[in-house]
Amino acid sequence: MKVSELARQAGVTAETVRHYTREGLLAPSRDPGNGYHHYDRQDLERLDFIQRARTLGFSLSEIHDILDHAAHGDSPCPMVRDLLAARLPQIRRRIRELEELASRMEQAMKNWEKMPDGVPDGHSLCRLIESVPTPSQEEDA
Amino acid sequence: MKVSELARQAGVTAETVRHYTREGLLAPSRDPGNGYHHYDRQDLERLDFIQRARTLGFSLSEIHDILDHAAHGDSPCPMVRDLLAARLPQIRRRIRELEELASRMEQAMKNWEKMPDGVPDGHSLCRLIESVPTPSQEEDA
DNA sequence: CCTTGACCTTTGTGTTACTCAAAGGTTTTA
DNA sequence: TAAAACCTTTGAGTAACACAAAGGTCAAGG
Repeated sequence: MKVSELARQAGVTAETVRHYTREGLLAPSRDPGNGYHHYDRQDLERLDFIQRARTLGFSLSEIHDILDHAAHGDSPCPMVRDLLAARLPQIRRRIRELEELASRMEQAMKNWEKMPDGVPDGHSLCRLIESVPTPSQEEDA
Repeated sequence: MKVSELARQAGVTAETVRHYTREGLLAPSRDPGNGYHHYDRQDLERLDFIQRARTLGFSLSEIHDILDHAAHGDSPCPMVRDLLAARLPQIRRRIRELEELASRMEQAMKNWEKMPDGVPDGHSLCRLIESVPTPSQEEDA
């Protein structure tokens, strides 16, 4: 099948398929006549695999490594497990950061209500923002 | 003061100060003799403001708009409030996505334990990943 | 006075995973 | 047979810096 057909079957855009192909994650054969890429069922499986790995938070370069590893006949599973174990705490931290961000935003919105509705007074750009602590002010929080 | 001094006082890197200056968020004067940037206390306040706005999730280009708005004598607060109100649900959604990601990862790690420790069999790249649903398979989940 | 180290400048590159546009060849279909 | 639909490669754009290079400047010590 050609790019668009593979893309359709995998539920991605044709551009994404081309991107993965450029990056060497997919290695389709070529039609000698016109240079078109030809993908087979293995490529579809591979693309599905990539999609799954992406939903687990793997980067394309990590997926590349995993795929290479498997191509050498080695089980990539230990590598995958280590990568997951390393990434998980990062995700958790990111979640906490975003939760703090959300609550800062909500706090700022709440403060807004009881503010003198800032016509700028030459000192204050926007009290809504100025009422938020600076990152360096938060170090001890 | 010069770049590094401003950076130190604001708790950012000199590169960040240079970046903001290039982007027009800071407009220091120049030493006519050597072309060095000269920042004053207003620039420090401005930089603090930028930092605060960043912790609220504003992009540099949004901050640019806010600053321009204030420079024209208009209160940027209504704009800020609207931007916050628009961004908050996005943050919330992102948090949910990351939580789902984390739980997919944990599920995958848990599955790992009871798996035949995948030496690849020609069909399976890594059961750890293949046991995860494809995004298109999740649409109805 | 001069050297050395610390700073400054600009410019260009790399990061991530695509997306979009352009220019041009091919295939399908009406 | 001509238009519509696809295909190709190349190059630029995205966000917010980090980093390196090449070269000018400044402060302090010998």
